[in-house]
Amino acid sequence: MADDPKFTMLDDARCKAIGRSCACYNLRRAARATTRLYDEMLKPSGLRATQFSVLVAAKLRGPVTVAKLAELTVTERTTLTRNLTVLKNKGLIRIEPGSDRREHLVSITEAGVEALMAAEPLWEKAQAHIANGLGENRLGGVLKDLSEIISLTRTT
Amino acid sequence: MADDPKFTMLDDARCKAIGRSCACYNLRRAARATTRLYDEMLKPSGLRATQFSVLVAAKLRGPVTVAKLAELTVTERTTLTRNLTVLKNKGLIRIEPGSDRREHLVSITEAGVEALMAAEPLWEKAQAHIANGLGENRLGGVLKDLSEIISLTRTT
DNA sequence: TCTCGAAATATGTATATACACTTATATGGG
DNA sequence: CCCATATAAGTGTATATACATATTTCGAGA
Repeated sequence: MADDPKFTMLDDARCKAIGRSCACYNLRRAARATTRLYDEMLKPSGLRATQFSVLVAAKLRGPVTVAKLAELTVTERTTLTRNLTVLKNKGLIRIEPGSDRREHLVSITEAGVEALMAAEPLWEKAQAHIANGLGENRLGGVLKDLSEIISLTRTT
Repeated sequence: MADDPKFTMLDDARCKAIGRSCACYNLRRAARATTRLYDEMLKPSGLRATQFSVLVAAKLRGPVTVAKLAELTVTERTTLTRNLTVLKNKGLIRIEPGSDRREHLVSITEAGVEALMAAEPLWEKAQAHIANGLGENRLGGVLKDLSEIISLTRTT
């Protein structure tokens, strides 16, 4: 019975292995650190990283229904609704009823395009930091773990 | 002037390139999808994915100060405070004053260990789904983009 | 001893996320 | 035409995240 795996299931070595290998934890950790970097660098534009992404999608696909935009960005529809409310209050997107009046069509406004143009060079800088590993200190050394994540999350 | 990159900065091709390559967007998207999968599979244990991760860290490192635990998990200290409040209200962790009474020491409770033991096989299943690509449908096809993420976020 | 600055943590506010449920609208069958 | 059902979106509630600020406690001089 001393060798029954149940008795070692949660010893320190097992907990360490879980912490190191968990795809969800590693992804969330990397996303937190990366978002902090992008948010800080995007600050002069007044946009958060998430808002920048939604605006890009809205510019590309709009006018588009909320459900379609949620599907395209792999976001819960109700989450996108809240995110869109923030952007609408900032005047960066417009939400209008469609010909089917159940549908609400999302499109970017002129102010939204201007915000994107202001943010684009800042985004370039943040992206370059990541690509060049310059953000490593700020990212708390999480980047080196990403190769492990990818090995766990690869489909092929 | 027609060739000035400023005039093509935000055309559709540029927006598409931004959306495809943005490390922050791709990481957040993958984290959202992965978290939904883990949360659903962990549901019988009563733990969310984030709570599971914090509990594992608390079991490994506790008793530990809030600041130290935040550093270990690359979480904002104030974020961890809120997350710990939830776990404390569930009775899964204990928070006690240290000898330096500014410090609050976090440790896992007996109930916390039991929750972890209940969650562990469920976590195994979620992890296996990711590792085997079985979660691909649920993940909305985001996994195939992770190799691009890793190429952007690799430090070496 | 008495401050004053530093350190550890919590709180105020805002955004992001998602499940369960509700509301509004369209549509097909009677 | 009316209703049952399906579809699109919003709302209630809870957790997760983080910046700015406040609170509590410690410790090092004057």
